Amino acid sequence: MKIGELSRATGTNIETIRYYERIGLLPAPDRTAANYRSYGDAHRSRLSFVRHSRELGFTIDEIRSLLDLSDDPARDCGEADRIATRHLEQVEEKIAQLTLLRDELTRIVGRCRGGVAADCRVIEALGDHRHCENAH
Amino acid sequence: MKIGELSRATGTNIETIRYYERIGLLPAPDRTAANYRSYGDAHRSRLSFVRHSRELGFTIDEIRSLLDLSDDPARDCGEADRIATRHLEQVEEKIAQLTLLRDELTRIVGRCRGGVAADCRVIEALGDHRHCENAH
DNA sequence: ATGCACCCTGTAGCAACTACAGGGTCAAGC
DNA sequence: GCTTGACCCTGTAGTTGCTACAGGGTGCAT
Ligand SMILES: [Zn+2]
Ligand SMILES: [Zn+2]
Ligand SMILES: [Zn+2]
Ligand SMILES: [Zn+2]
Repeated sequence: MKIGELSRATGTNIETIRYYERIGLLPAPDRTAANYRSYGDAHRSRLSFVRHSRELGFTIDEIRSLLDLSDDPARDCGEADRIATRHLEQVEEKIAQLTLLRDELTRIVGRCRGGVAADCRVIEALGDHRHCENAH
Repeated sequence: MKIGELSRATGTNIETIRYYERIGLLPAPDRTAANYRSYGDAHRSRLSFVRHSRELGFTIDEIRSLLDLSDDPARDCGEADRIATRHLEQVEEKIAQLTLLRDELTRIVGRCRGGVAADCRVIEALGDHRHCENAH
């Protein structure tokens, strides 16, 4: 499989595939006589793992650890679960943060009654956190 | 006011203040004889506006537009409200996205029963989107 | 032989900072 | 008068996870 096929098979940008190779996330594949990268099924499923994990929000470093684990099938899976659990907690924290933000923005946006910038309550609220009702 | 005081007064990293000046978000202040930056109240309130807007998630470019508006008090405030409304919509979209993610991660994390990596359902789920129940 | 799709390397750009390195300034204390 | 320490300066490079070229080579069809 050439890089363009792998790209289509996994929905990954070609430049991204080369980037993953450069940072050591994907192993360097064999090359054809013309120096083209030549991939097999193992590459494709590894890349799918990476892309799916990225879509779920894992960082490259977390994915590196997860790949190390799945490369060594006899190891205890506790670490995978710890990584996933910690990531879940971070997502929950981010949701909580954004929810506060949303509430504050809703209040701010709702205050505008039109008119000139000098009197705009939106601009006023942005300039002074004391108009806010919660922390952020 | 020297840069350290401005930093303490607004809770902004010194390097960040210099960065904002470099990208033209804050005007270059006067200098003392020793070439130290010397700030006044106008700088402080402009920086507070910037920091508060950043805490609310606005991008630097959006803040640039908002500052342009508040520099010109006779202008209609419609643009400020459009910027804030659009930002609110983006925050809501992000929350919706993260909520899907959280649900999927909760399911994935809940599947682990311990054991070796070869049998781990977490690693299996990360490798194959077909185990997922929603899009992401 | 010429067009086109595809591949290669290497470098630079994005957002919004943050972290030095390598220097200058200034007031206090001995 | 000399050192110590806190503060300030410029300029550059690093962070994360890509993405976008520039400038070239390869392979196949017309
Ligand atoms: Zn308004
Ligand atoms: Zn606020
Ligand atoms: Zn497990
Ligand atoms: Zn999935």
